Amino acid sequence: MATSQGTLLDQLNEPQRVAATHGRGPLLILAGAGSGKTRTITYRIAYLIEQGLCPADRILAVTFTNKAAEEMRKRVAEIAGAPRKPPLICTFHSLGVRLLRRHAELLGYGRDFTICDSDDQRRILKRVYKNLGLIESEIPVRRAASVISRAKNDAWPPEEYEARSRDRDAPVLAKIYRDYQDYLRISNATDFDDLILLTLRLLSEHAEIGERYGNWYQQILIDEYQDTNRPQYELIQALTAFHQNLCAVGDEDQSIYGFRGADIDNILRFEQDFPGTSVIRLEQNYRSTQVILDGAGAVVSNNVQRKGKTLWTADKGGSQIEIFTAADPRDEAEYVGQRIVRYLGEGHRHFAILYRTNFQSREFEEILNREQIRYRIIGGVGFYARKEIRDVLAYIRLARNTSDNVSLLRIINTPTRGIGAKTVQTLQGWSEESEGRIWDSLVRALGDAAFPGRAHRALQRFREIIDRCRSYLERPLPILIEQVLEATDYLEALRREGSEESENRILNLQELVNVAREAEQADIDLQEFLDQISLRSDADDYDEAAPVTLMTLHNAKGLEFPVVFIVGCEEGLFPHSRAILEDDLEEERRLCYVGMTRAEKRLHLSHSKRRRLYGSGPSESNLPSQFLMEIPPDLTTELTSPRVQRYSGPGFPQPHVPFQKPKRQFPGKTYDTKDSVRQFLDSIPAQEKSAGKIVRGATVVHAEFGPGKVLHVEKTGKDLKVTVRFPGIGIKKMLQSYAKMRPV
DNA sequence: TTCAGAAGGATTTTT
DNA sequence: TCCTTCTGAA
Repeated sequence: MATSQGTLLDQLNEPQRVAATHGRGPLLILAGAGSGKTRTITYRIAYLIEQGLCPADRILAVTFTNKAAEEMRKRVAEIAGAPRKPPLICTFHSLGVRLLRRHAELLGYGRDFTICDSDDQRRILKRVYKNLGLIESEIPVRRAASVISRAKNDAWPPEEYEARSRDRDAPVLAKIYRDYQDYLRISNATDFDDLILLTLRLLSEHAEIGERYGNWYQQILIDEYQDTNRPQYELIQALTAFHQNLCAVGDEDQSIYGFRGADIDNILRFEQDFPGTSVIRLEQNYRSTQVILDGAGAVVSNNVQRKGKTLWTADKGGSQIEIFTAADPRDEAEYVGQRIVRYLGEGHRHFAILYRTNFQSREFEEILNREQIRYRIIGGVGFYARKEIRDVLAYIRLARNTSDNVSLLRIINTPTRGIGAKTVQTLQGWSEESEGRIWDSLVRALGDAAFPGRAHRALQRFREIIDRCRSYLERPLPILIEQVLEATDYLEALRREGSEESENRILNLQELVNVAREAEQADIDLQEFLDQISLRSDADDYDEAAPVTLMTLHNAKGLEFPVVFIVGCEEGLFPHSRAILEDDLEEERRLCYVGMTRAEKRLHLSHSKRRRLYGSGPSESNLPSQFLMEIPPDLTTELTSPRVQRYSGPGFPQPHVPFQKPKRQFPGKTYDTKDSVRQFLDSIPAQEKSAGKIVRGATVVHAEFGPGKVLHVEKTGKDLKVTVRFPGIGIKKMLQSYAKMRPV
């Protein structure tokens, strides 16, 4: 074999090698950022296979994201060759799906169960609220969702919730939780948390299954152990009970998923849980310069809750950390844009722009577009979250699993086919007789001719569509999707609409067919395809092709970039106001540490003096993040935007564009259709216009526009009111121009 | 039943 | 500001 043991291990330093070649028994690898922890366990897997210490398919490795799993699979195959029966490398959730697809009946679920994401969850909760006669203002759906998730992560079943919770609204929440869970059960569906909990139940309640898998997996490796939560921890316990060969890798300073129930104690108590554990520390960093490490270390050392360690690197010195004070987010984006342009000139090729919340990406996108720099954005509204994609997938899900009420309600009248709210409600009422399965009640109602002619025909049509979809299920993936689009009239409805938006949707659907084609070529069947989509995070789409990557700090975990910009370092944003309120600064600080240690060579931190949070009102004046103060000044270079001066004085900011009011005439023209009004708006140069509502039935006689943006067009009485905003002028000074109109 | 227009709520972070 | 949901008219 080309990769002899010698060359394989030459890639590692001493402690890494000790870890990779560790034989039997529990092993805890405490590693710092950039110390090659993933690399170490990758080599360990290859080593176990090569040395014949464990059959490849009896190795289980759990990673944090699907992307990481994919990468690790590839690396292992490169080093150890691709064994006929490869090791199982996946996330906790996909491990759960894998086991549940085989044994779901034991838990009272069908094997075709649907996986609900947070959007489905929201829909279910809204239904539950309606049935219970609750209104959202009392308990926001978001809150209910997080309460339920928390309860599940604490392993509290619905019936115990009320007794255990100390929440003021516990009685109501308990009902919501119960009905929500019933609804999932009826729909033969699970949420993300269930995937872990049900697997756990499967292994513990069915001893023979637990034994089978516990026996099978001789070596288990877990990456990012600090981010495991309680149920995941128990799952590990169940699987390792027999062989006790668990290798966990983690860094307590990188625990950033507390909000999801990640329990830092899991790593702190490892040695107690697994007597005889060997502990190996990896403290040498191979990624960043000493300056970056010292800066990040100084920040995180303000945390009380840590064992403490000092990272070191052979790469001494390094450039100073640059801290930039911007006047506003636009200014901040300009700074980042200019720096990137300069770095590109110097030959740098990879950059990351990291922020705390997804909405911050906008300004940076604009600048990058202007500079014609390609970028990739991770998170936000992902491809698979789009309405049209979800709709089509819902058809397929329903065809596979007719119990799936969530999918059914989603598409029963999409595209509109004359099945209104009333009809749906009636159907739901009748579904009690079929354990809540709406599809069954629909079929029954058709048999009994229970609806009047029109509704009956509409329902009949819907039923035929689903039946037709079902007959396509066995066909190749791309063909299946095309035929579903055909059978459901989905594309046709979009084409009829003929708007720019619907054009886009059509393109997205074509893209879905392409994705399906690729999946088919990779020999992925329908079930796997759907599962992969359900479990996919947008971070999994990460691709190294574009020079600039924009993402949240959370998404950046495990990645590295030569140049990193952390933007929006302001009190209230990062650390987030919510974290300040809930006194959870330590996790935010770890997040800062994670972000800073992504940088190999250069690190830039920036903050804006002003930032407007959700639109209205004058922008807030922001203090720089406390984390910035925690970096020793001798490691930093501080820069201030020249624009800060102008804004820092008292009083309202002065407009930097001199005010003028050129006039433009639109005499006597009739705008009586949506399209003609749209045309009218289109005749205004694009840069002057950011938004416009379209009014029908108007004759615009006259309008005035300045060099500002058209914000709003509305009909008041017989007037068409056009609101224009000029740059640099506050909302109060917003100008309004009028166009008179008369009825057509 | 459907659509347009109006009102109201929302922003952490993810599998 | 933007997006979702609600409401009333056709």
